[in-house]
Amino acid sequence: MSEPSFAPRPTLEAVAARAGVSRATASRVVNGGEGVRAPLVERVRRAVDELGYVPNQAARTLVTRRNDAIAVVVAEPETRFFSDPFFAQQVRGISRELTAHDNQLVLLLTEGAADYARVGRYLAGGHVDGALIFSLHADDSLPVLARRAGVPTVIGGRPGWSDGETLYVDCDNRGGAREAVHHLLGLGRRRVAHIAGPLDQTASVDRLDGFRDVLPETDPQLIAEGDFTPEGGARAMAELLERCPDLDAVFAASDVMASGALRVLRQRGRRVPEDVAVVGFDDIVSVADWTDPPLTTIRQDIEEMGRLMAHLLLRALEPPAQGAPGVPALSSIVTPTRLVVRGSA
Amino acid sequence: MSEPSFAPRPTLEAVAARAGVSRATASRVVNGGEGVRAPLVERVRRAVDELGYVPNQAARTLVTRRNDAIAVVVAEPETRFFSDPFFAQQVRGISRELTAHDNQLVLLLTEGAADYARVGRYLAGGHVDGALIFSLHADDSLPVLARRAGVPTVIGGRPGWSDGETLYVDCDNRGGAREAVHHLLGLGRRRVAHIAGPLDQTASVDRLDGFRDVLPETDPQLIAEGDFTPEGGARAMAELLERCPDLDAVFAASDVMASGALRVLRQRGRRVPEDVAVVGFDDIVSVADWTDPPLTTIRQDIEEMGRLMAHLLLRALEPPAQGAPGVPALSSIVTPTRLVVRGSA
DNA sequence: GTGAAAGCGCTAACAA
DNA sequence: TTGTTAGCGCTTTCAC
Repeated sequence: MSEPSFAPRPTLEAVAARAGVSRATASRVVNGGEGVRAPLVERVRRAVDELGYVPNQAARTLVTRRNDAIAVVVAEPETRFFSDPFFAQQVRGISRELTAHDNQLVLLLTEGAADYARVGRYLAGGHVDGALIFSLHADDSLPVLARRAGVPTVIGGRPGWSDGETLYVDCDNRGGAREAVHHLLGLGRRRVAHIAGPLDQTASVDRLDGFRDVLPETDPQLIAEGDFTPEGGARAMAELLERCPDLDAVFAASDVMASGALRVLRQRGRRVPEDVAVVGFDDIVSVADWTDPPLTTIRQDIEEMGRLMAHLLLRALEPPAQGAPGVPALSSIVTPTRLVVRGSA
Repeated sequence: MSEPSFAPRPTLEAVAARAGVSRATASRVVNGGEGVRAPLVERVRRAVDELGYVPNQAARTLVTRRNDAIAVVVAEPETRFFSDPFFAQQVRGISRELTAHDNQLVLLLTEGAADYARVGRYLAGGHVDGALIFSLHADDSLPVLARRAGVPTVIGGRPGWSDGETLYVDCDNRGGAREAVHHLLGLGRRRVAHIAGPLDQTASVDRLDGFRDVLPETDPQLIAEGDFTPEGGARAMAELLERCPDLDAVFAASDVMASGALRVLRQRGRRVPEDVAVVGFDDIVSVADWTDPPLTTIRQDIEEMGRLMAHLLLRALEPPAQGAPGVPALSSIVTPTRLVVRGSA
């Protein structure tokens, strides 16, 4: 297991020889067997089995220019990537779609901007046919890298710029936020606070904008910035309580932050939802369903968004539609959200 | 960003032409510039910059047979992989070591045995120079796949078989478990229970063995099997309390399970450590330091183990030592553990 | 020190 | 339907 294997892997040549056919025919069989007579197919198949032949990908890629592999690049410190269920769900969606189309998912981790050069080389080196990029912060250079590498890309979440050309998949953050606030107001709450995500990410900005759409006159003291971690949510909640002890509702920009906020509210003796109603965002079941009380939240279908990202990318990789006029160009996707009412509001 | 790039990437040929040298010389410069006169090096470098040349990896791999990429394969459902901090830490260690040696980490996710064929093809296809495999369960076929693919492999955790040849990195599970139990006994506890991990994994078995080394006569009722999740730990704790209400200590085979156990103990009104002392395993700080009370545990240096795995694999990939007699053969590594005392025991 | 040339293993025209 | 052949882009002897 530990030794480099010394027996060189068999080549197509060897398979062809053993089956008594030309390399071209062997290749045809290996790639599906279209247009090869049955008995030959059979012989080649047997030779493949007997020799344990597996095509050399480097050689194949060199001529086909396809890898059947897609990179997923996460612009986030590993720690958060691994601890935030959001990513896990999105990756699962991506993984499903990619696997269904026989593409390999290659996860590229970055421990910070220092790794970008390496990622850039990897992308430019032609290891993958496309890239999926997550969780961009303002001015992140990853998409530029990908573009420079000539790698088609789809971004998770609306990017900070808009060139009408960049493909992305996002949920209706702004609309969802509005719904959250409307729900709280419908409950008769009048001092609604907001725990925002990091404002260098569009998702946070969009949710804040939705909040402001409904409550344009909100006291700035009722808004605190978190960082999409439980601790950040807790910290923001503590700040808010200090600044506005009379608040009676909180809309947190993520379930994870909401869970931190709930902890602080409990510590301070505020009852939820009686004293303070709380609404989250995401509907990450493993979080929202386990808090005490269970979290009312705005649901976005994260796994589906992952699947859509992969789907969009795969379509972008297809040869440009020809002969079929009126095939719509590919465009970004914004998925709907909906309110899920549990115990916290 | 979304369009496949139509401008073909420049080749070495182009670089050579622009620099007015042969392809061979250009290649030498790109690969370090040994034995090329300075002015030529300079000209080639400039050409590379101006053209934005990046070597085509497929072509390079085809001749060198190196990818400078290592696969990390996880034999665990995605959900656990993403939610258990253990993996995150191990991957970080691996990532550090690999990056330091200019190797790319390629994370291969498996959603179950159904994906093994795909992973096998990927490995056999020669995309990577080696593989790191994690979290094996009994009879897992992943190592067999890797071997068949001819890919050198290092395994995280002692494998279930022993051929004296398979390289692995593990901590001293058995010794650590003994230390945990000794600590509890030293505290005067007399009814020590054990929450084991899934017994199809050697880490769980080894920890249980360590427990039994110290308490060979333990009532089987004092042992319950969990699954390395908080819920599993909670369930096991509930069982144990039911079966042996008089227990006064628990050694849990992981911090994550211990956190679940603590929750149950609190719910049932048992004070920790007064009524029941609890020791975990792993010392995952984000868990052990945050429980109430903070968890006394057996520390293993997970990140270091990841680093060692990568290091071992990289060494196994080096050309077999020649001319240097007495170079020791590579061997598996077992790292030490140590007790970290916090509040729970 | 530098260049010419021979492949690495495979696919895809093109001929037969 | 099958085989022949020409590369894909790169590294690496081997002459010069």
